[in-house]
Amino acid sequence: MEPNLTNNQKIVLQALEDSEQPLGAYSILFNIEKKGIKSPQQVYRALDKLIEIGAVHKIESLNSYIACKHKDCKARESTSFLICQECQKVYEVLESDLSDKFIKLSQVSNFKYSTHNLEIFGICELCD
Amino acid sequence: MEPNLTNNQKIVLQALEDSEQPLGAYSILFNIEKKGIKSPQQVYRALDKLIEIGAVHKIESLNSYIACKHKDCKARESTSFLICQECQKVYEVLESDLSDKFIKLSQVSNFKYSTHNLEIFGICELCD
DNA sequence: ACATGTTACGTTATAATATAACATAACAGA
DNA sequence: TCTGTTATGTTATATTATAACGTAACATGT
Repeated sequence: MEPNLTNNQKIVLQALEDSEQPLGAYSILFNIEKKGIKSPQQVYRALDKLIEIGAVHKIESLNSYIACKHKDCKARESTSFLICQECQKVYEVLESDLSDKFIKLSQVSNFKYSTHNLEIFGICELCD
Repeated sequence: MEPNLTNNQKIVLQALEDSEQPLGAYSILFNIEKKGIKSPQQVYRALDKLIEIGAVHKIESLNSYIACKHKDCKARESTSFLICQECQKVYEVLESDLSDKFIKLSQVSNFKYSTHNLEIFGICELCD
């Protein structure tokens, strides 16, 4: 499925998969120190790779990272999330026509769409 | 127009208005040191207030700030931007129906929309 | 087997972004 | 004048992210 991950990459990915909420890089580091990861660099390098292959996404406004729950996620650069302000859980939105909407929205300003980052905040079903 | 701004707030706002691109807090600080602003705190405090009143918006994925060009901007928490990857200029999108779209999008997941942050990257008219 | 390129790793240091904490000043309203 | 609130100045520190260096692991072509 995934390209072969290195040991460090697996460890970082696992830490994110084990978490209900997005984690900051230093939280990840703290969680996996017992597995031999000792420096921020190791975490950030793993994150870079995981993001590149779409296994992890960054939530910009939280400076945090989540494991993507979708097989073979297409989202490399463009991402859309629902973020619960109560429980902090993040739900990725895959609406395939979102990009289309943003392309059209961009065209109004003669702007050539490339990628986007959408973060919607609110209250999720479980917390409501 | 604006509520009365303090001196520091005016200085920070002016620095942002004078810039074509979004500025980081420390860029702002560097730019206004000659005006007596000496610490990050002073900048961040002014930014907090300016953001609160809608005179400044933060571009999350750039950790940068822009002066809002609109009179009496409604955008306090929800913002939408077109960001040119070539010239770094930022165009704020005011499409009033954007929130409506996101409300509907949220409802699909039984998610109660509160605010959003949309950052669209691409190439602007001038750079194309 | 060996040279080579590429990718990952480990480590130390540092940059860049943001906030905490504390003491003081300025000012409006009772 | 007292008091509460907001803004200020300042020092220190927390948090997030990269730079820079040397080494190791590994695949590939010869």
